[in-house]
Amino acid sequence: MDQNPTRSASVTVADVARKAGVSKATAARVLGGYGTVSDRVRDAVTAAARALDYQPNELARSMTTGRSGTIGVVVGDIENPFFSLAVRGITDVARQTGFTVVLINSGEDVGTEKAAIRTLLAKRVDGLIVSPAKESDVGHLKEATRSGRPLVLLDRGSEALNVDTVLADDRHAAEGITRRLLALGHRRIAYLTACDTPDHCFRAPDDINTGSVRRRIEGFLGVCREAGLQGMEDWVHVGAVTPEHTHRIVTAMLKSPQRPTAIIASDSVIGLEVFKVGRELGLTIPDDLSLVSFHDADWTSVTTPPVTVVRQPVYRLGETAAKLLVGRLNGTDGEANRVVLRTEVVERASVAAPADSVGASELHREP
Amino acid sequence: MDQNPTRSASVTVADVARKAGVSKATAARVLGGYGTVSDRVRDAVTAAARALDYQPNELARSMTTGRSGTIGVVVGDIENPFFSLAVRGITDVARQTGFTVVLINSGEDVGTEKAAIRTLLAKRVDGLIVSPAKESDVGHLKEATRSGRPLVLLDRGSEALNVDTVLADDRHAAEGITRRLLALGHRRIAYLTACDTPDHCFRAPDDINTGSVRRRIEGFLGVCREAGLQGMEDWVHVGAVTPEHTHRIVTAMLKSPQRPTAIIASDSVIGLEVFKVGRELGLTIPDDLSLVSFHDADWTSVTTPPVTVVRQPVYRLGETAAKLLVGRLNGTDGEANRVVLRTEVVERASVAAPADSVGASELHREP
DNA sequence: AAAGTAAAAGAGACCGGTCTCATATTCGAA
DNA sequence: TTCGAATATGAGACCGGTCTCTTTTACTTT
Repeated sequence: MDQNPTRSASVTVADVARKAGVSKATAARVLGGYGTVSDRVRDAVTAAARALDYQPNELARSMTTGRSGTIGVVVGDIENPFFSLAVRGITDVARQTGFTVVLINSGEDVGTEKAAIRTLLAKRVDGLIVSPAKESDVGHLKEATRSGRPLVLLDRGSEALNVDTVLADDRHAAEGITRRLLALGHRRIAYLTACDTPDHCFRAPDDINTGSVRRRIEGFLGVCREAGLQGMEDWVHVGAVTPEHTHRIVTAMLKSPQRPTAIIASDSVIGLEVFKVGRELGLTIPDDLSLVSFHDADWTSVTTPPVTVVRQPVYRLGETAAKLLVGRLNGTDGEANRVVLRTEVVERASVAAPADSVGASELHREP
Repeated sequence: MDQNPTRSASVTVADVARKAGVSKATAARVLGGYGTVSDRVRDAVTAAARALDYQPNELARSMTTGRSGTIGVVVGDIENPFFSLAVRGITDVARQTGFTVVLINSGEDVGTEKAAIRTLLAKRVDGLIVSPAKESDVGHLKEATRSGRPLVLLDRGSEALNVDTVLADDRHAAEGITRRLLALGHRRIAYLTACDTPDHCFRAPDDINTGSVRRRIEGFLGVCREAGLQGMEDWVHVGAVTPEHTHRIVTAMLKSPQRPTAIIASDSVIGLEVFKVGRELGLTIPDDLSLVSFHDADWTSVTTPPVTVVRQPVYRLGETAAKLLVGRLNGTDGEANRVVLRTEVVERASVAAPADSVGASELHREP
C-alpha cells in the first residue's frame, strides 16, 4: 500500500485540483478555507488532498497575504534565566494565538542586534519583541517600526521610541532596597552590573545604556543622596559581563581596605558569583557582607543563608509583551502603551546590619 | 531631506531596476549577488537600491530557491536551564552559519510536538532539531525526514529513527552514581523523574518514553540487580512534572517509615525541590539523606552542602546537534551519526554513608 | 415558465524574488 | 579587419499560494 513513497517534490494545490477534477482556484478555496464551495466539491478536494498527502506551503501563502505568522524576538542571552523565563512567556502566548517565534540572541551587542533586526525584517516577521542592548542606539529599531511592523520593547524602554513597552519598576525596587540597607546602617554599598562602559568606569547614570539598569542605579544614587551620602557613584561597578569578570571585580572589591558592607547584584548570575566569592574569602553573609540580588532565581531560596532578592514578574513581562504585540497585529491601534509591572522585595536572610554599624549610625545622625 | 517617508509598500527589485534604468533581471543579479554584471551597472543598481532603501524579501527568495535559511527547534521547555543552555549552543552555531532559529516548546506533550513539526514543515524550515517527548511515538518525525528535510535528535534518541543523534552517556552516569551510593551502604535509593506514566506508577523501564531518562533508570536498576538488590523498581518515582508535584512526592517519600536514604534527581529542577523538602522536614544532607542530581545547574555549587551532580556537556549537546544539522544542509550525506558525549560526576558534599549503614552492609552480605 | 438573484466554479493576474534562455555587446586572436 | 568566444543584459517563465473578476449553475419568485 505504501509502494508510492512521497516524492521530494511537494504536492501543490494544482496537483490536488487536477486529481479532484476541479480548477486550481476552487481547490485553493477548500484548502485555504476561504470563499464559498459546494459540499460535494469540498469533499472531493479534501479526499484528493489526503490521498496525495498535500502539505500547504506557508511561505507561498505568506507571499501573497503579506503575513508570515511569525514574531521575531531579540534578547540578550537565552541562557540567562531571566530571558529564558521571559521567552517562555512570549512563546506561550504566541502558540495560543497561532504565531511562531523566531529567536535571536544579541549577546547584548548592538551590532549583532542590528543584524538580527535586519534578518528578521527580511524574513518578514509580522512583529518584533526586542530587549534593546542600548537605549541610546535605536536607529535600527525606529527603522523597523517605520517599515510598518509593530515593535514591543521588553524590560528596557527608550524615550526615543514611541512604542509599546513592558518594564518592571526597577527604580522603585532599587530605592526600596537601598533605603533598607541605609536604615540598617550600611554606608559602603556597592552596586554591580554587567553593563559596561567604554573605559569600564562608572561616572554617571547616563553612562549606562541599558534602561532597566540605569533606572536602578538612578534609584540607588538618588536615595543615597537623599540620605546625605555623596559620591556613591564610586561604588557603582560595571563590566561584570561574565562570571569570570564578576569574580575578579568582586574579589578586588572585597579585598580592598575600604570594602563594601553590602552589595547589590544587578542580576542573579552576578548575585551567584558574589555569593561564591564571599564564601571563598571566608566572609559570612550577612554578618560580614549583606547581599541583595535582582531576579528571584530558583537557587536564591536554597542557599545558606537564603538571599534577599527583588522579585520581578519575569514570565508576565514576556507574556504581556507578547499580548501587546498580538493586539497590534490584530489591528489595535492608538497610543503606545507603557506597562510597568510591580516588583517585590523578598526578604530572606542575606541582609543584616553591618559589623561597624556604630560608625554608620553616627553618620546617619550627621545631617 | 527626510520629507519622503518610506511608503509601507515595500521596494522591490523591479522598482530598483526602473530607477537604475536596467532590466529586472540585471538588478536582481546585483541585489542577489549572483550571475555576472559589469561594474558600471553594479554601481548604478547599488546606488538606486540605497536611494530607495531597498530591503530584500527573504520570503520571496525562499519561494524560488526552496531554502528558507531557518532551522526549527523543538524542545520540552525553554525555561528549563538544561534546554535554555542547549538552545544557546544551537543558536550560536546557527548565527555563525547564517541560519536563523524558529523555537517551539512542546511542553513534553506529543500532541503539541506533532503540531509543532507540522507548523515548522509548513513554514519550510530547512532542517529540524528535536528533543522528542516520546521515543515510542515518532511517526511525525519519520514523516518529517521523509519530506527530505534533515532531522537531528537532541538528548533523546529513537531506535525507530535512523537519523543523526546527540546524546549524553546517561546510562553510564547513572551506573556510576548508583555504584557509589551502594558502596557507601545505601540500599533504599529513590530515583525521581518528571517523566510520567498513564497511571503514575513505574513498573519497568519500558514504561518510560523519554530515552535519556529510560537509559538512566536502566543503568540504575542494572547496577542494583548486579549488587543483588531485587525489586528496586519500587523505588523509581515518576510524575515530578512541576515543583508542586515534586514537593508532594518527595514529602510523602521522606515521611514514610521506609524512607529512602538517598535520592537521585533526574534534573536540576527536581534536585532543587528535593533539597527544599529535605530542609523543610528538618533532614540534614548528607547525614540523613544523600542527594545526587543530574545537570550541573549553577546553584548546585553554592548550597550548604553543595550538591553532587552529573555534569552533562549541555551547551555542546546543542552545539553538536546544530553542527551536524548544518553539515547535512550543506550536502553531507552518509550514515546517521550517533554522537554520545561523556558526562562527569562532580563530587561535592551531598553524599555520605547512610545513618543505618550497619543494617545496610548486612544486607550486602546476604547473597 | 421566464426572469432575477444568489451561489459555485473557473481563468488568470499577482506577490517578489530566481533562473533559463535568447540577444547584444565586448574583446582577443587570426 | 573580421570572426568567434566570452561576457553582459534583457525578456519572461516560474515557485505555490491568494484573490479578483467573469462565467456558469442553481434556486427563488411571480
